[in-house]
Amino acid sequence: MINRILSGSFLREDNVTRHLNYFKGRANDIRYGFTKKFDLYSSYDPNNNGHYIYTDPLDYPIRPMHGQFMLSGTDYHYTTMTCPGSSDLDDSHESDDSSVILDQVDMEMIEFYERDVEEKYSHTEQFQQSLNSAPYQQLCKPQQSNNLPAFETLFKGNRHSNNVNRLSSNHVMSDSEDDEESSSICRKGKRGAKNVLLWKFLLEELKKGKHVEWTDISQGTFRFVDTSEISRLWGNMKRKDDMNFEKLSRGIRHYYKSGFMSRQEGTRLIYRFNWAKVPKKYRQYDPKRGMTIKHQIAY
DNA sequence: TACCCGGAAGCTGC
DNA sequence: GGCAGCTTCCGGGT
Repeated sequence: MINRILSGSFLREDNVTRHLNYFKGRANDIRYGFTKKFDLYSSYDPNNNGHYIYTDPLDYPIRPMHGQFMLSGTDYHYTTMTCPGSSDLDDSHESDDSSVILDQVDMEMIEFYERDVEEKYSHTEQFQQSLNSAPYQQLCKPQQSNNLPAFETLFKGNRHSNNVNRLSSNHVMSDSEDDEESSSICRKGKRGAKNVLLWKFLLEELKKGKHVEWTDISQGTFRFVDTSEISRLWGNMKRKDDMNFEKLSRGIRHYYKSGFMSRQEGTRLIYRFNWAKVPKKYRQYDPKRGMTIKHQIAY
């Protein structure tokens, strides 16, 4: 299933307006014959029969590539069109890398996936070679003729910046714009911990529901399914090899004082987010409306 | 054994 | 140097 979660538009150098979508989902990769999870950016030319040109940030550091997304009935299919650096590279690949702007940029998610890729592949020869490859360097090169930020800038230079030009009036709220109910622990957030915060990590993992899962999302209660695995992942994010659940849970207990989180009495491994204190943009449940917030916008 | 608790000190980056 | 947000250690408890 593929969901568009962000969208925007931009004007290319040749004055063609492109619409941009940020997709997240799964797709069958015909190159390898398996279904892969992905996050990708696609530019969409509405006059081009629903064809999508995309760059996959997950693959980007390893295999800079472009592909084609096609709409067929209610399903999306994608095939690789060209892969810069590969032997079958031709001149037809179309790069929008130099002019990608989103009205909403989920840098945190991109950073998370980038880190994931780096952890998995950074030690490999292939990864190092791809970073030094001419095609990759070419892709990373800012294009002087374009006033818009380069793809590379978007992904590596502006991670924590709010200075990305936005072409839409819709924008992601900064922490300072969050509602006044949000606790100071959230509003202050950018010191000391590279903005890699435990509660954000937990909310991301709760979306996946693998090692930690909601027991009652309306109450904000969740349960640790696999304490050692969630601790290992948290340790990876913080680059702490000896992270364990004892330390992770101590981090959670620090949230007790502010009321941001608590533990469900009489239970083990069940904790609770206080939704009223979670910044709006991170909420997965709206306590005022009494409804679960869908982060994906069905296309 | 695994989880839970909170004080205290240390570390890190802004 | 001050501060936030942890991390690490600890002694104790369930």
